[in-house]
Amino acid sequence: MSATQRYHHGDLRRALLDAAVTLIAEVGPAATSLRELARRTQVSHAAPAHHFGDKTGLLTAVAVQGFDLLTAELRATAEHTGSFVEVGVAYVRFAVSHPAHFATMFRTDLLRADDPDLCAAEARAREVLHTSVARAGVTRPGEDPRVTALAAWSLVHGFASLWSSGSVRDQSTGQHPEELARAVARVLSHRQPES
Amino acid sequence: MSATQRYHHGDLRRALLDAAVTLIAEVGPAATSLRELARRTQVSHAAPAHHFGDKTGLLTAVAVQGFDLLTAELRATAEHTGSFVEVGVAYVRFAVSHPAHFATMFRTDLLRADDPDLCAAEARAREVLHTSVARAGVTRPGEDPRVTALAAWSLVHGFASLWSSGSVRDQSTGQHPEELARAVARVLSHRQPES
DNA sequence: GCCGGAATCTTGTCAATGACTAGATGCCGG
DNA sequence: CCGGCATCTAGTCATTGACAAGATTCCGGC
Repeated sequence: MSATQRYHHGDLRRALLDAAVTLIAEVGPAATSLRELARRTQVSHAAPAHHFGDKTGLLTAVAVQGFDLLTAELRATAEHTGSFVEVGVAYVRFAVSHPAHFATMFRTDLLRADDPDLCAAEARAREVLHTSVARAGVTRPGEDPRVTALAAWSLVHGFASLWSSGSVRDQSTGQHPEELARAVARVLSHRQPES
Repeated sequence: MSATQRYHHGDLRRALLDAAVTLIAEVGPAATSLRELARRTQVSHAAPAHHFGDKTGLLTAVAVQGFDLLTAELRATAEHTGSFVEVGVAYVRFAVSHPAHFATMFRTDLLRADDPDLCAAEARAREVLHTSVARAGVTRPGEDPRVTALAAWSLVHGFASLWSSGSVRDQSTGQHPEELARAVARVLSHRQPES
């Protein structure tokens, strides 16, 4: 019996998650349907519900995976470059290279916002950003470090959101998103270019 | 015959739009249903489709209204205070005080992204932001003014998005969103407090 | 080896929804 | 006053999410 036809799939949860990311990238998180997902994975229409409970559960799982991927990307960049600007660029790079995940991660109306795994994954990503800002020393005397970190997060998150929604592309300076994001991030970074 | 029972409603489009904003505020744009909307407005289940075509059309109309409201708020603040920081705060204030509109305006997967009215309304809002940044003189020598404006837009949009998604509230400094937004906006504004 | 419980997956079903069609109603200009 | 037309209703169909019940397979204990 071939692997695709046996009763027990073996790793259906992962297969569904992968197919979900593809589907979300095509039609967006809202229009993603559990039944289309099942169809593409060649399983019955109720199989996804068994693994994720409901649609909210599926998207929450995608969001958790997204936060984990983001954390890894940010952490690697922070350790490799030590640059706050580059961590910000990495945030944008993640959003551009994982559009389905990014489009899902902050849609609180489609997610189980109180899911423990989701909260933990989000906290880990936030932690990396905060330490990155703290070590960069961009906080000025008298400035609340939390406010500085929030400003940095807002800047890169806003750019990533606007880029993802297509609001930036049409009027952009013609640069690639990473280069444009770097220029934008430098505006905040004491307004001095980091070598 | 009472106004609510006559065949021709008189101003059904506006009534539907108002009800839609309320409904979106309760369940989010994705879960907003044309039929529930019709039920609340006491009309048949197909009436909304006549005015807006389909669900996408309804949400697009809400988004257009949102951009117009945003433009008015930004313009009033720009003329009244002349402060770039305050215009940014006004952006956040709009997002907080009109959560349904803000939650809809950038959901490109739920909108008619190529709708002429939508594009025009968005362009008007962007125009106000750009001129506000240009007049504030926050652009440093050698800095592309478009990049400065984009950074400012990203900052306030990111903060508004994170606040709306609840990512900021739990770890915030306990301030009201406007005050927190002002502190965040000041980080970008030459890093010097205005006034 | 095998047996029973549990996890996995399927089939069947129901209400709700979006979209479409045809038709009813009331307004407005000539 | 009448005819066209915008407005709104009623009916219908495919799709979807959610649930219930049952079939299949895996796994640990004996």
